[in-house]
Amino acid sequence: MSEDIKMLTDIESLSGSLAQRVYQSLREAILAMVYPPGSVLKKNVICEQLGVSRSPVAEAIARLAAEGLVDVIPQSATRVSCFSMEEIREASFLREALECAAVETVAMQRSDEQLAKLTRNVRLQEMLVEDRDYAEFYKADEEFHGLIMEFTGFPGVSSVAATVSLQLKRVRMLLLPEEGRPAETIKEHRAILDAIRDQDPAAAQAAMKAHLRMLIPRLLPLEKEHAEYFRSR
Amino acid sequence: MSEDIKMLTDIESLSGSLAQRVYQSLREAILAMVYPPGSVLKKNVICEQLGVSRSPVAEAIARLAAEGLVDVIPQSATRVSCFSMEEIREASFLREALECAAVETVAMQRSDEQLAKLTRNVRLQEMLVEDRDYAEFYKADEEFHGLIMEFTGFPGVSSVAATVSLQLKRVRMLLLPEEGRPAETIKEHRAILDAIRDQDPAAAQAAMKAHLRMLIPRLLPLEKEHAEYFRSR
DNA sequence: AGTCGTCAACTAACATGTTAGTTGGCATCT
DNA sequence: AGATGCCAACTAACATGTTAGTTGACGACT
Repeated sequence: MSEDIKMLTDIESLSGSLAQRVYQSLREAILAMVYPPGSVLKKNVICEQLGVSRSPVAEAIARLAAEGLVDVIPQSATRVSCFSMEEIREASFLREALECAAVETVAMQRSDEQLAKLTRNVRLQEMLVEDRDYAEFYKADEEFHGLIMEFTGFPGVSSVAATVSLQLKRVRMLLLPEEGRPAETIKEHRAILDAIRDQDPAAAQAAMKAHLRMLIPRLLPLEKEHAEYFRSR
Repeated sequence: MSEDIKMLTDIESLSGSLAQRVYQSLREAILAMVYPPGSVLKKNVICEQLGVSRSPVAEAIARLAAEGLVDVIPQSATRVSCFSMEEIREASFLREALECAAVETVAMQRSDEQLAKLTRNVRLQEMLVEDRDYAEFYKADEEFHGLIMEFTGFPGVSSVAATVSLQLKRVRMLLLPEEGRPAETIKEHRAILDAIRDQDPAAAQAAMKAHLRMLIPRLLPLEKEHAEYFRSR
């Protein structure tokens, strides 16, 4: 008997309302491919696995559906949404729009302290790659982008970008860190950083655009390598 | 006795799940200032007004909260969110980022048919202003922006923009159409259209940016004129 | 054998009952 | 009179019971 134990992070370790915790737990599981694209989510199973009733999971699933992570088939089932190259392109477009606007703004109005934080972050990235600690590098990478958006002064930019980039974040899990790519990534980050240092908005935007556009080409092969995760049409 | 009859659009006239219809009804009421900012939403009242139980309204309110239209105070109350100039600036930033990216893309890759549709729309705007039909003009204005985003080929751009612009849409209701402004608006739309016709992405983006930045200055006086709708801090 | 209609089992969606946390008012104490 | 603690009423949040729509499998009919 394959007991098929899908591991959900225990909601005890999270804060906020029950529904909020269930949402975080499910979201994490989906992003980590614990529930692969196409797999069905059963409310009852989740209820007893987390030890809660159907109300909070219903709310959590509603939020996930609103964000496009799951597809709810009315009166029938709810399954983790499959990838589609179109959605990925769209998410990429949205992300580019937001992050380019952010970096343009930051390049214009940055403070010295903000520049220092970004510089420190890039140095950290370099150290982590030297140490081959790719997991931590990934986190530092995300933090770099997060810092830039935070420095616009608009806290919502970061969260909106995170929401529209969810699909990207998920599909990115399929990419193993190719040897050499982190070094390239850091170079691109440095180019962005330099433009921010020089307070050159146009250069910053161009550097960010070039950086973000590196992703799609690396994603393209996945459609055939992992066809099972992609929507058939 | 002030019976305080808040009119909600009847959910019978809408389609989709019950929760979806309740959401649309509430959303419309909030945007139309039927529920002014700061007013409290009572689940029981809404339930009996719409003739539904608490489940669908709970889901609807959860969505409204996620979009920032209402603030839920845990275990206590849920009230329509007040305006804050910071949030308005943020929404404006996000909208600018998305619409500028969209118009840039469309200027690069437009089809002749798309150009024709946009041209027709601007002509319609001109006719409507001549006829002083400002309500229809408002709709045509929104359609103009919607068309541009639609023409990117990414259907989600329009809906994401609509979501992040919700606060803008609501606060805009306080603006009476000043005499002369529609004519200016059309000039700006024409400038955008011309750049799209000429397939000049940079000009298109610049024209869009100039156009969108007309809004904030007109909104600034509202913070004192309608202080009751704004968050005190 | 293949197709179509029927039906039982399962699911999301909805309704309703229950719990627990917050709030405002009143009485009490200083 | 003013501050403080207590209590009742109200609310969102959670749990659970009920409904209705979908699906897939089985059997009857061609």
